[in-house]
Amino acid sequence: MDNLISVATENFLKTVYTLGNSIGKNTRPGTVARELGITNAAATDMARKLSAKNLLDYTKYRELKLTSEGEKMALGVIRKHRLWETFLHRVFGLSMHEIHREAEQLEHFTSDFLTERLSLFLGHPTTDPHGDPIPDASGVFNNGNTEVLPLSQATEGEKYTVSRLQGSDKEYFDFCQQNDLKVNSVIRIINRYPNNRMTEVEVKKRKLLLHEDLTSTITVSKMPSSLEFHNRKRQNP
Amino acid sequence: MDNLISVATENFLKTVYTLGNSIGKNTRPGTVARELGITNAAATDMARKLSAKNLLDYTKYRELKLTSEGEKMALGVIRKHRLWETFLHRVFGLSMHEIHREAEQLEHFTSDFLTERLSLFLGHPTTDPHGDPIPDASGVFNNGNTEVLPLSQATEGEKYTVSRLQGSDKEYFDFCQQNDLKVNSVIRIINRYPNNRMTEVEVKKRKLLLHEDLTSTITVSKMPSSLEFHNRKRQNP
DNA sequence: TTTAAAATTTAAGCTAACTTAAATTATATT
DNA sequence: AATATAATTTAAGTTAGCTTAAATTTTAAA
Ligand SMILES: [Mn+2]
Ligand SMILES: [Mn+2]
Ligand SMILES: [Mn+2]
Ligand SMILES: [Mn+2]
Repeated sequence: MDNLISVATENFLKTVYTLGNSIGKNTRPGTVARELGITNAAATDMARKLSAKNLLDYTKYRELKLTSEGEKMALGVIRKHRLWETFLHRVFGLSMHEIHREAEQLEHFTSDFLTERLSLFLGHPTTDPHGDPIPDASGVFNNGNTEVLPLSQATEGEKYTVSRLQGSDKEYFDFCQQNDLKVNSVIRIINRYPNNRMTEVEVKKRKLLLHEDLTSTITVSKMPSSLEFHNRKRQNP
Repeated sequence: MDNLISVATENFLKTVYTLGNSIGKNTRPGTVARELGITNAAATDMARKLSAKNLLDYTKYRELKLTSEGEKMALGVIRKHRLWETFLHRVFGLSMHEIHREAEQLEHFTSDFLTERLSLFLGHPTTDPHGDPIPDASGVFNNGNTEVLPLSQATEGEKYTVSRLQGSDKEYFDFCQQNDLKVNSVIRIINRYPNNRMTEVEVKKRKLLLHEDLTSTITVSKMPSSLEFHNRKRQNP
């Protein structure tokens, strides 16, 4: 009865968690397999094994569902991943596209002890450089629960702040950087062209015409920073 | 033809390197096995495999000898290990006995890219907190070549500085800390009692009577810090 | 409702990294 | 030099985590 958890298992659980919490995606073995770069057969096999370990529920041909134990593990890995990303960006100055690659490895070899030192050192951050929320040590997200939505669904005329950038490659982050599309940037929706799946926005006095391929990767919230500012003023008159 | 290097391989090569550079130790499979906590059979098996990959030379019943490629790999792992130890101690404040455990894992999952960022951040240190030398990116040690020797072989009456503490557990480092036996501490040999394997030393005005079990783990050099100071003064008049 | 396409599962097999047990070789002692 | 002891190697077997290929089931289309 080997109770040690492997890299393959951690990545599998993490992927099931992430797919399960993404809109328009499913957690069937094939989807997990594609995500991890393994075959469907391997994913099915792993699903049976993890089911036997009570880390997920598996019924043939159905979607995979994490047990609470499995979810706790997934959140543990995600916590380590995002803390490392935050660290690598803030302390070593790695760029947005570099941090993921390194964190993808480090997340599996960081003890809980070290993880808490890391979190402490960083001042217990609640989001990573991509704007992804960081669960606390017990797996709870403590992010102000402002409503978020993809920029592709934002309303014409409204103002938002960028809360997450969900792309992954260098080109994506270079483009965002170049055009001031950063976490916490303020963005105003000028025009929407639903038929052409385009959105015209204003960022730092500049107008951009963005395709849904991009706007669907950018999460925004309805001016949470101004709300925050408002709250602070009230508490601290 | 899988050219990727595994954790097992890295640990094996590192162990062969370390044993080969320790006095009174050998690099036969059994010794490596004991060090790694695996069976002799597993070590022999690994020796054959690594020999096939040209990472070491293996002749039945003889000691293992790293090839230059194998040694380069071992030094790469050692570099990562010691840089992480330095980092964990200096930046996260982990104690002497905690850093090794964490570094033992991290050393295998740190890209060369990240390693150089780590080294840069630390100011390219040449020794870790235990006083162990850190090879540079091409596997070369750049430590002033002052002669070192175990405290157990130091000369009565002479003064030395501590250059390495080679123990590993909490008790060991707690004892050293408590008695000012730290890297760079100045130490004077008052008396040697070879028959009883004891050495009486003076550290910070305090006298200590130490058994060879301890003195053989402490490496000293003949006042390298004063020599260094001397050299600096000459160069910078 | 039947059928074709797509996805999933099962079956069989591989490799790395171990294990235990038996056989072999080296080494140390008389 | 013979022999007992210790170390090493070989042999056989296990497990995790994959693979490819075949069989099965689901789903979508006709
Ligand atoms: Mn990973
Ligand atoms: Mn992230
Ligand atoms: Mn290691
Ligand atoms: Mn060290």
